[in-house]
Amino acid sequence: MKIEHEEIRKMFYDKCADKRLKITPQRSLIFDELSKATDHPTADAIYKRVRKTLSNISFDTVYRTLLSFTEIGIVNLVEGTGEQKRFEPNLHQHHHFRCIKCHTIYDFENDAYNDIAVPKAVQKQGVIINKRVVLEGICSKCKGK
Amino acid sequence: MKIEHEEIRKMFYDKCADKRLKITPQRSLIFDELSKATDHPTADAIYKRVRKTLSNISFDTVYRTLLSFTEIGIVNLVEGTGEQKRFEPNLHQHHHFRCIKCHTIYDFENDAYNDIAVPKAVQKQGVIINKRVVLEGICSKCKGK
DNA sequence: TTGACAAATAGGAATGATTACTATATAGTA
DNA sequence: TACTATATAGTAATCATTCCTATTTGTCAA
Ligand SMILES: [Mn+2]
Ligand SMILES: [Mn+2]
Ligand SMILES: [Zn+2]
Ligand SMILES: [Zn+2]
Repeated sequence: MKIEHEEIRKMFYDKCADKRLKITPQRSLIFDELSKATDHPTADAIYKRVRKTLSNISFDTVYRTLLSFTEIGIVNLVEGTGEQKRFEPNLHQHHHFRCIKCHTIYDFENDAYNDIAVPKAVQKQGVIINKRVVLEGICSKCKGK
Repeated sequence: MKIEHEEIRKMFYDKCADKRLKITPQRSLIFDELSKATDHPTADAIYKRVRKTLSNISFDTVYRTLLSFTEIGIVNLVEGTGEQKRFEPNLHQHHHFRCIKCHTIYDFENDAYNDIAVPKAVQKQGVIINKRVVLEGICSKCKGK
């Protein structure tokens, strides 16, 4: 996975150059820390990790940097996180199309999706209560700016 | 869908009786408002709606009631909402198993899931950028209390 | 290599969502 | 009807996120 890592680091430099983002020690460190992470960290988790190296880095810098990385596509946001709690009165099995611009969630039904099998590896990791396909994208309303 | 609605209202009374939740005008109204909703409302959205009927209901009551409805299974929470932003450095297509107790998100890969087709109806609603299967449940760690 | 300057940073304050607190009111029931 | 555990309104506290500002720094053109 060394090549992979160099690739993504190159992407980091390229994207930063593209978007006129300066390569600072803070950004570089946050990028490295993210690359190591496998736990879908929160901003606060990353903050705690990078402080071991740069003890006076500010939380705001970490947070802002993570958001700018999200904007230039070096990382993604996990679906739904960072939004207010949203309540789901529709108890039938169904699926979601989420607009990443306006955060509208559209329900849809699909038998094929209902029937997907839970992989054995996942069955071992816990008990599944709910299966859902989440499609993310940009809805028609937001498409027209 | 009238029968359906009576069914779910009966479930509301039954579950409330089960769990010793009193049927108050506030809960009843919030239940009715939820039943009508198709937009995955936030607590604040429900608060605005119910105030038209009960003008001095408090936000806290609405919020608390929605959470208690979630606990007794009358409504669900939309996946991920209400959590801190979580960053996803893994840019390969993959899927998630989320523990609803500890909120750990486990990645897994699955070719069959990668290959699911986007329904035509959804294609019309917008541009899909990301397809992901989200399995929710309780992980092994949380299973043992 | 140097100087100018737009961009980025640290530190802290403001905002907004969520949760906690408490005195009063009320649903359920004997 | 009267009792009592619950629920409520109103408000305060907490926590994540975003904003502000004085200062520092990376980049680039000379
Ligand atoms: Mn839904
Ligand atoms: Mn993931
Ligand atoms: Zn949209
Ligand atoms: Zn768990």
